[in-house]
Amino acid sequence: MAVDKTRHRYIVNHMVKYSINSLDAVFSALGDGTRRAILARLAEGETRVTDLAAPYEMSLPAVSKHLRVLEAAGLVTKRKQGRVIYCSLQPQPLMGAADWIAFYRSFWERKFDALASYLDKTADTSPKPANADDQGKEQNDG
Amino acid sequence: MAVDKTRHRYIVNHMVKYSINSLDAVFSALGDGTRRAILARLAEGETRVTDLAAPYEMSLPAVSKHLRVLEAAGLVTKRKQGRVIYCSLQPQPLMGAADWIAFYRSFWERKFDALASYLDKTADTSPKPANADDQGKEQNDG
DNA sequence: CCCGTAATTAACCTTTTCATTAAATATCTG
DNA sequence: CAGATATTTAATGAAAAGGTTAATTACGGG
Repeated sequence: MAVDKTRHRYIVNHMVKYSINSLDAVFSALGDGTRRAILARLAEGETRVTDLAAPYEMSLPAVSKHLRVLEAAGLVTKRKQGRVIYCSLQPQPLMGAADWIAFYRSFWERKFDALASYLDKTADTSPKPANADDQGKEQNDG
Repeated sequence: MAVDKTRHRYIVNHMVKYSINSLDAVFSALGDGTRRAILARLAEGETRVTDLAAPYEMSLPAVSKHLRVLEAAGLVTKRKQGRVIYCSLQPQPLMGAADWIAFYRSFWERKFDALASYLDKTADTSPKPANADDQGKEQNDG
């Protein structure tokens, strides 16, 4: 049942094709720490607006506006149940953004390979990285 | 140490550690189509400011400002040779952005798996997949 | 029905962004 | 040096972003 990489690629292309979200909106939406934190929270699951707003010192309307931005970028959808509105992460546009970045992957890898040999050659004198392991996973930026 | 993953991972962490760029600046910089186009051009290689500006209708100072934004985000560096300034793509911050997005990968893959089964069931006949993965009451265990 | 809660909208303010044109700086060249 | 070229800085302005408080809409429950 696992979906292979090709399958994913297909799906991504499919979605990009049908996506109404512009990269402008998606990247701009990601350009605010509060909004990234909201997405991080939503990655844990559907959350109500009030709960989403609780951790912040800013007012509820401010959070509401951030949610509108995220919604406009297609990153968040809302579901109303009674007077409560539940927000969910909608990851497809993130995938579009990731795709854009991935387009340059071969370029950077060339760069990184070059840097790698540089580091190999200068191993004696180059500064050592203190904690090289889990950084990528701790990106949970608030 | 734990450089066990890949050489690249090591390098990326190294760079992240020494990077002065915030995700805010990087994602915001990417939130403008002109700037993304500039980066795309720079991915082909070092380019002078004037050449970079040529394809656009906007004035040279406008492009210059975009370059300043990209430079502030750490995405572009400049090299002066005589009166000409050559710009280069600096991909490390893009990597940081990609890492941020990748943090949610497991979440989306669950989504995409759901969509994949949808697509399997509906073949190619349906040209409107947009909300096929309506996540209303989806579980979260991540 | 009234009241409290959930959330948005309205009105407003300040700061930032994105663009412009004109002037300045720096450099190459005849 | 004079003049052309490459690029930035300055001054300016409109629009968007991000925040506030107050008012409003919409429900739910005694």
